[in-house]
Amino acid sequence: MVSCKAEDEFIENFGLFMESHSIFPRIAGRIYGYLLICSPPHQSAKDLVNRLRITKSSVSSMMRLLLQSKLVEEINLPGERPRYYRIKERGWENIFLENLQAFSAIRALLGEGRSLLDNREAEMLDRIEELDELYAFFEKEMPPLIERWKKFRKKEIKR
Amino acid sequence: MVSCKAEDEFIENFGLFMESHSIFPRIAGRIYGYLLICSPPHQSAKDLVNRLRITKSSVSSMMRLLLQSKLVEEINLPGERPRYYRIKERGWENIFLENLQAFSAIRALLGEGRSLLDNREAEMLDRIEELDELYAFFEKEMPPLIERWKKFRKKEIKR
DNA sequence: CACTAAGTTCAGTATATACTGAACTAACTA
DNA sequence: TAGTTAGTTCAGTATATACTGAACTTAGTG
Repeated sequence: MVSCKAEDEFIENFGLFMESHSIFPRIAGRIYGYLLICSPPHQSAKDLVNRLRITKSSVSSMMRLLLQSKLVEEINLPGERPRYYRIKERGWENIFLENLQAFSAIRALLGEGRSLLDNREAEMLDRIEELDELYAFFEKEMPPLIERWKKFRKKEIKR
Repeated sequence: MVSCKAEDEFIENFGLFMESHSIFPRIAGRIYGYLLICSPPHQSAKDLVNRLRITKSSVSSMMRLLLQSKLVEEINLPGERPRYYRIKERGWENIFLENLQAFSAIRALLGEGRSLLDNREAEMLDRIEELDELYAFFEKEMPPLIERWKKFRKKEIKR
């Protein structure tokens, strides 16, 4: 339950970052930030309550978010009753991958819009096709990018 | 001011998509969706009020958002008083590019966190370095990706 | 100038969400 | 079994934001 100013600042900034990018509520961001730097890397709900000065109901609901999005995982320590929480490996990586689905979703939508403009002069189509091409490009480029990432990651692990 | 069911549906779905991905409020999304498929491609505030059944104050405030984010632009037609609005070229492309700044922001933050863990065993650093590497990878890969996009776009224009 | 249309601002309403505190349930321990 | 700890749920509060309607400002037109 030791706290220090630099840590507090990091935790707070992390929470603010997550909130301002509307990724997660502030408290969820603070929990995640703390789990990135705490020792040991696993902490109980009670630890979080004490360290972050938040209520246990906040921990409960925010932790549900973090667990659902698979950024944090639960562990049990033998002989200890409380659950512990820690950063889950590859959390963000997996979220990135899942988000690629949004590309196909918006392209499907744009296809609907495109069909409303059938039999129009080409100029009428430009605005919607420009957007569709952007997403088509990403759909094409993302899989190889991911492959490069996987190689990159393996190299880093060996290091 | 002609409206049809398929159009309405597209407009509504576009608004819902924008809202659910918390990109823009629903009405801003509906305006943008309509501007993607309307003819002519430019519409006045009054047109939008009539077509989309929203108030002119909504148009005013949501249009401010769309103009600020440079997804929509104003034009004036000679001899006509009202301003017209239309989809701005490269709008999303530019937003993507600007968002790359977030990568450096979070890496700076992670650097702060990393320094809090100095003089710890390597295992303690894994969780934060894994995340930093993900962003480092994107920072490295994004510029060439953008270059490929620029080439791709030019090819499409020639087509 | 008076009149009309274009456009903004602002107060008010509705709605969603973050967070808390307290009550509750579930599970272990003496 | 009683007592303690872990954890969830839920009602209530605070806050932010979307959207509206009405009042206002600005600019053109007879």
